[in-house]
Amino acid sequence: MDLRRLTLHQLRVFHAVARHLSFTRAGEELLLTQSAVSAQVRVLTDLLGVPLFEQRGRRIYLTDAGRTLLEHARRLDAAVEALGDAFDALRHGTGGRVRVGASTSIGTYFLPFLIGGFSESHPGIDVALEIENSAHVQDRLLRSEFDVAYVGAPVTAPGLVAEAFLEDEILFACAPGHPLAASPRVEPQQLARHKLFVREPGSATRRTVDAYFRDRGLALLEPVQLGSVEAIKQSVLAGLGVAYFSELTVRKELAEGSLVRLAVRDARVVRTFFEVHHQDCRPLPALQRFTEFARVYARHGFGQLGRNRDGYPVRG
Amino acid sequence: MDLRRLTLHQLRVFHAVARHLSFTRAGEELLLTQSAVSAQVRVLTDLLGVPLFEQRGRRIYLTDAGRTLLEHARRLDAAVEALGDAFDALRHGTGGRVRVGASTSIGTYFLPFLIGGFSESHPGIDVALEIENSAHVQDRLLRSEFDVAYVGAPVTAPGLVAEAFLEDEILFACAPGHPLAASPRVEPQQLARHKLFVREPGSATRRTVDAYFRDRGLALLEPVQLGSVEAIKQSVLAGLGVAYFSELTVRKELAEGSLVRLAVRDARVVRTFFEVHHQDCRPLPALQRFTEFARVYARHGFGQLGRNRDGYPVRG
DNA sequence: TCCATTCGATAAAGATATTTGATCGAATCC
DNA sequence: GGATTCGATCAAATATCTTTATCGAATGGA
Repeated sequence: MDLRRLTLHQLRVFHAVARHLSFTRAGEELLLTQSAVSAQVRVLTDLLGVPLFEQRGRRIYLTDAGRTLLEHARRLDAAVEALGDAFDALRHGTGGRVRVGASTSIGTYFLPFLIGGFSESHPGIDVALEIENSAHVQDRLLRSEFDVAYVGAPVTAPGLVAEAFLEDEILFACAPGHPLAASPRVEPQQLARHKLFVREPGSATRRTVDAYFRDRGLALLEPVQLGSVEAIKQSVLAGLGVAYFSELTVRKELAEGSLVRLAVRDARVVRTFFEVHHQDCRPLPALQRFTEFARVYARHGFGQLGRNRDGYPVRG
Repeated sequence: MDLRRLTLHQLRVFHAVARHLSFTRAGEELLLTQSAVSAQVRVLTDLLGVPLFEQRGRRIYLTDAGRTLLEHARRLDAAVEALGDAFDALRHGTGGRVRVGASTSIGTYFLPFLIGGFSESHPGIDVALEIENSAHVQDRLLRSEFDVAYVGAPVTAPGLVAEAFLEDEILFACAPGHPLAASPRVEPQQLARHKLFVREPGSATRRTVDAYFRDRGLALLEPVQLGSVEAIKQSVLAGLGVAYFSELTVRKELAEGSLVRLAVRDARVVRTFFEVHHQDCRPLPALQRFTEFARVYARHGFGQLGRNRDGYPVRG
C-alpha cells in the first residue's frame, strides 16, 4: 500500500468524525466546512482502500476498518504530542542532551563533579561525558560529535574557539612521612636530590615542569616514569618519593592530609584549562545552560560550594 | 506548540536529509529538487522553533534537536507502517474483527464450535461472540454493535435482512432407562401420560411444541417448567421424565447414548435459525469470510466434518 | 402524509501549499 | 585560482485543500 499521501491532517479529520460520528460536527470542531471534511475522509478512504464509515439512514457508523484506523490514529496522535513535548523541553532548556568531550585530567577530576551538580539541578538534561586525548577530542568536536569540550590547551583549529575556563596550579607533594614533608620551605635544589615520579613526556603537566627544572639548571635524581596520574599518586602516598600534580587531581588527598603540599620556593606554576566550542554555533538552551553552569562552577571553585535555588554553585 | 501544520511529508523529508546529511541527496532519494527539500526543512524548523541542522562549511550536522526529531520521526514512521500493515490485512481478509450477536440456543450450542473452526483457519481474524436475547441482539445489530447475528426468528426491522441459516429439528428424548426408551414407535398420546420438562412460555421452542399438542387436542401430564435448557437436560438425563430439545442442544448426548430420541409418530418439528445482517452493507473481507464459512459449516452439519485446505468444513 | 430539517455527496471556484527552475554566495577540492 | 558542490532564495507553475452552492435521501414533527 502506498501511504505516501497519508497526512496527519486526514487522520485528525477522521478522528474528529469518528468521535462525533458526524461529518458536520467534526467540521465545526475543526473550523472546517462539512464539505472539506467529506473531501478529507474520501481521500483517506481511497488511500486505505476500505470504507471507514457506513451510512445507515442519516447516521454514520464506524466500520471495522474505521475502528482499526481510530486506534492507529490515536497512536499517531500521541506520538505527535510526545514530539511536541520533547521540543517544548528543548526550547525551554528543560530537556535535551549535551555531549561533552574532555581530556583526561579535567575529565576525570573535575567534570564528573560539575556534571553531578548540573544533573541534579537540571534533571531533564542528559549529559554525556567522554574522555579522550586532546587530539581526539578536537577531531570529534570538529565532526560535531561533541557539543563542547574541556581540554588543557587552547585549541587552534579553524572554526573552533577556546576560552580560558579553569586555572589549575601544578604543585609538588609527598606523603606526610617523607623527609621533605616537615620542611616549612623547600628549595628547588633539594627536590633534585629526591626520587621524583613523572608522567610520560607528552603530558602537558610534564612539559611545564621539565621547563621549570631546565630553567634553573637542575637535573633530577632518578625520575621514575609511570603511566598514569593514579599510579604516581599511589607511589607518593606510599612514601616512595615526591611528584608534581595538578591541584585538581590531589585536592581530596591534600584536604585529608594523606598528601602534603611542598612549599617550593618560586614554584608557583599555573596551568589553564579551556572550554572549546564551535565558532558560530547558536547553542540550544540545554547546551547554553550547561556551559553557563560550568563557568560559574569553575570560577567559584568546587568542593566548598553550596547551591542557590537554581542549582548553581555559590560560595556558601 | 502548535503542531497542526506538521505533516508526515515534512518528517519524511527531514528523515531523508538526516540520513544522508545532505539536502541534495535527500532530494534525489525522494525525487524532489533540493529546493523543495530546503523548503520543507525550513517550514519544519520554523514550526519546531529550533534549528535541526547546523551548517559548518559545506557539511551539515544534526543538532541535538535534530537527533531528537529523528527518533520521533522514526517512531511515527513505524506507526504509519503498522497502520499500513493492519489495512493490508483488512483488505485481504487476513485480519480484522467480526462482532457476532446470537440468541441463547444457537449462540451456546452451535456458534462456539463454528467460531472455533473459523479461528483455527483464520488466525488473524478476531471473532467476538455475544449472547443476548433476540430483542437485544436486534437492537444492537441496528446500532451496528454487531456485524452479523444469528437468531431463531426472521427479524423484521427495516434495514435488516434475515436469511435461513440452519435447520434445527425439535425432538423428544428421554434417558435410556426411561419406560419410553425401548418403544420403537411412540404415539403422541403416550407422551401425554409422562412427566414433561419445558422451558418458560416465551421460548420459541416451547411455543412450537405447545401448538403441536394443542393441534392434537392433547393435554400434558405435569408439565414442569425449568429455567434453562441445561436444567431440563440434567433432569432428563437423571431419568426424571421426557422433554423436547433442539437437536443442536443434545447432539452430543444422543451420540453418546446418554439420551435416547423418541420416535414420536408425526412429530417431525423443524425450526429454522436465521443469519441477520444489514440490508445494503458491503461487508469487509473479514466479515465476508466469516459468513461464508458459517454458511458452509451450517449446511454440512457439524461434528462429523473434516476441513479442506482452506479450513472449510467438508464431509470427510 | 407532507413539509421542514438534517445529513453527507458533489462540482466548480477560490485560496493555500508545494514544487520547480533559475540564481546566488560560500566553502571546498584539485 | 578556477571549477565544483552545496544550500538558500525568489518567482512562477502546479497541486492540493477549502469554500460556496446545490442535490437527494432520510428523518421527525405536525
